[in-house]
Amino acid sequence: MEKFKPQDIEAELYQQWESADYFAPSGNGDPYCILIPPPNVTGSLHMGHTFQHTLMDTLIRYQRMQGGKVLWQMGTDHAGIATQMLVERQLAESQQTRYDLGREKFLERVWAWKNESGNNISQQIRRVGSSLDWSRDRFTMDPGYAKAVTEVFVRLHDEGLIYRGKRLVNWDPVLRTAISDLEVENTEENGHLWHFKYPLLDGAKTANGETHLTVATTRPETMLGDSAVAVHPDDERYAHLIGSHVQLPLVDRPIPVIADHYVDREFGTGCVKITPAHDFNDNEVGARHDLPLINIFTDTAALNETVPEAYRGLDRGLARTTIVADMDNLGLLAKIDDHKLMVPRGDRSGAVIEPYLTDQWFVKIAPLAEPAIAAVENGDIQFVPKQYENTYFAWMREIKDWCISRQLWWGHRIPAFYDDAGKIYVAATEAEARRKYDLSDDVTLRQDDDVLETWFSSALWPFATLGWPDETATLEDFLPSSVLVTGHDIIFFWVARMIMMTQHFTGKVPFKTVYIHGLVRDAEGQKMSKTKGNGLDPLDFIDGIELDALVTKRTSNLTQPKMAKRIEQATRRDFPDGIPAYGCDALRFTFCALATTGRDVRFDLNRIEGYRNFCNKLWNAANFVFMNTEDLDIAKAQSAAPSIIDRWVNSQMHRLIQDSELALKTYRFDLYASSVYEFAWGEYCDWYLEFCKPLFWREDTDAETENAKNAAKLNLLRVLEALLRAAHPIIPFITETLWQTLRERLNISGETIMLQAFPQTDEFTLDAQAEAQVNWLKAIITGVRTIRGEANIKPSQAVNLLLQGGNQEDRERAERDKDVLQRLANVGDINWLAAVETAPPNALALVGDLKVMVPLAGLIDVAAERQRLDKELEKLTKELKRIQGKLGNESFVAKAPAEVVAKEQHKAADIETALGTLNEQVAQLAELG
RNA sequence: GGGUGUUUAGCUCAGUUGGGAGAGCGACGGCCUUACAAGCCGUAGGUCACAGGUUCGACCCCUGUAACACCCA
Repeated sequence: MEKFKPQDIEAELYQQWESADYFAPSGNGDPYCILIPPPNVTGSLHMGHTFQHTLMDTLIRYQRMQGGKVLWQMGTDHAGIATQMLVERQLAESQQTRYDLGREKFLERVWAWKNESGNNISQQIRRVGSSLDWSRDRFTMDPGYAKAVTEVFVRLHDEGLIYRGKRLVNWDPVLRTAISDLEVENTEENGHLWHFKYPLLDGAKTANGETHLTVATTRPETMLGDSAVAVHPDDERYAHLIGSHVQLPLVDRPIPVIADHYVDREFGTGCVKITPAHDFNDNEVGARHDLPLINIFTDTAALNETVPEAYRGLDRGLARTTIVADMDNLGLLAKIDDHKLMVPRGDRSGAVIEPYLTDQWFVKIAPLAEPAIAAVENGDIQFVPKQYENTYFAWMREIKDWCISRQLWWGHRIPAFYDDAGKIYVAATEAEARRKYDLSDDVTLRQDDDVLETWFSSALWPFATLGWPDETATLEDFLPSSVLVTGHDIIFFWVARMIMMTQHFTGKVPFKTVYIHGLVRDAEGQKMSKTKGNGLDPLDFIDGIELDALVTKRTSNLTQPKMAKRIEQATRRDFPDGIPAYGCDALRFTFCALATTGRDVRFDLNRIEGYRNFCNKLWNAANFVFMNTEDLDIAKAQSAAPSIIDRWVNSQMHRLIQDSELALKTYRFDLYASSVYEFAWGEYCDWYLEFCKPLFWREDTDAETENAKNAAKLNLLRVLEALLRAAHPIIPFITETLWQTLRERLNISGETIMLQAFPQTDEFTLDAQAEAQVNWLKAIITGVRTIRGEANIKPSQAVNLLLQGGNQEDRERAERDKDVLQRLANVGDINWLAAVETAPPNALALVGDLKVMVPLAGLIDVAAERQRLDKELEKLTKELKRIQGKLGNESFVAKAPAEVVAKEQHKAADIETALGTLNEQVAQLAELG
């Protein structure tokens, strides 16, 4: 067999699986379905995707092997803003804008891009082994999907749950569209607090005799749109001024002084300028006091025609400096303080977001939220881990109406039509609108220019992908889906909205469980980002990458080119030899092992290296098994009785299956991975294969030996085969490759491990007796090895063994497994001493009350051995003291359960025996001087 | 300001009704033993953040404190 080289098996194997159609639902069992969080068509696979896909694929492969009717459907979303920006950037290279092309031509360009490059991520997903049903691949702009989106819009509108209104929204003045408040990132930035004097009218004066009010603002340019100054109603400093007016400088407009509890008396001067058209809080104050909304900006955030002529057309930045200077010239600038403030920026454009008054479409969300909250409260939907339910509730209970229109071209165009008078008609098509509203042909209709935000269409994912609004069999089978696997960053964006929409339109919940996984970070716990240059491409772990190529990759196309040097240094420090090709299985194993209940997943190179080594170990173990079973006659072997060692490993396998099932049921991928790791390496390789060797190499050819060999070989194959099935969901490639050889050797029917049954506990018997025996064997071997290690006896040098004490069973065991003992600890002769005999000077290990002794005979340094014993004595004495303290405590004996007390008593007795033996040993060594 | 989470070995993390503190990596020592040096054998290392409380008994339950992280305002 060849050396383990993952890249030789992975890509090819995936193609075979896909072309054999193994990914489509095929089982007859219960339906099991996972919704893929649809990757963005413009995206490329990052570590987070790979992590998430590993978990989903592990669940999917497990369920498929359990015989379920399993669907994991592929799909991508059209990513309105991202895609449009990408194509606009391409246009910009030839000095064009989308307006130059016009809507229709521009959309053609977008589709052309999509058809050419939009499946990049699909190809990458294949590389990580995801067993998605590609035959049902859906795209949110597909005609069928679009039909569902339109249908939902029209129905919600007709039910009165969608309305059009002029509201303050988050406006991105660079992209010139509204964006959701979830797409706004608030970051603390250094700014200033400007203090402006607004002169009081009609001779009014403040308590300390001043003729003006001083307001503090972080956004001086908005003062042109002020419509009041607010103070706290209980603020004695200003109480007498409530109802009077100030003159708004520069604009020369009188505005009232109002009282509102919103004002923080401690902040600034306790006087707040109110700009209802350009601040969310001010907007609410304005509504309470019936203040006018004065919009002073254009859609690019320049000053519009409502402001004094001198300022018109100024960009908001320039407007700020101009206004501050003018106020200063008028003597109305009181002071400027440094101030830290939260600045809202669009997560796509990075532009400072402007609260902006525009006509938009909204979903009236409260009626939809109510049942969605109930579904989680009553357990129809469960979050894992559970604490995320609080996050969900907190958001849902304060949910605001959802602005769903976007001023973009790429997306689902809003199915609303306007006549010349601006009256709105909502229907799927213009013709439909005319029918529905009974409009004559001479009424001209114009369709709304805007599109729906991408999350509006993603919210329909659970049913729109399955054929809705048609009533399909797939919809019947796979809704509700079984589990949604996603990151906590997307609970509001997507999870909550899917729940609301799916319930409203199908009466069902979209999924029964929401499993929230952690976010992948680098080894230092930092978020991976292109800007920081600490991002990692999962494919580089699979295929490997040279250092220089990695540096180039990380430093090209940076938004901040000045970071390049630092990124290069860090990269050369962290990956001095580039990244070796670890293979997909190793990467997947790593992600499973890292999927603990925590919120962060630190991706550490040492881990993937370790799991690559694990794959190699498995590969070599299989190699060993194959070499030793070439000549096996299966029929003959089946009639031979399994040995106690076979029974032991079968028992361990039983436990592995049990543990794996529990771990998968509770989404503990880490525990599942470590069970597999521990069994494969710690039991199967370290012990079972070693136990088998002396038998295989025995030269006598009597029937009994032959039988024993055959039985062992068959069991070796059977356990390996089951192990591969148990591990397949995590490491599909290596298990499939090795399984193909086993399939021939064991005459298994079936073409692929993918569609074999996941191992069942009843395939392997739990066997306490066999476990006890092998534990005893291991204890003796380990005892001798420890003596060897501590005494520095070379492994090549055999030692003789003396056994004393123990019972009849110990003698039988020792006799039966003599060759195992001899090989695994490199023991020469084994002799028993009678209880009354005095042993020669020796190094001692205790297994229960059995003394395992290695005669010193010039091998062992007496002083070193004595030191070892002293250490052991000290440990046991301390332990005994602790237990005796417990047992001496009357209330412990009285109140603790009897079995706990009995256990402690046993422990104490055992330690006392051991101490006695060890003390004798010390005495004996002392005589040697 | 409100909320959530984290704090266990040098590092990364497990610890599932409260009853003997674990793993991987790293460190140290010894091995080219006929599957595997991407390996084998052995060893060391922890006041479970801190302070109280409940309990016969606390890494685990309760209260408080601190540090860090994230979410919301």
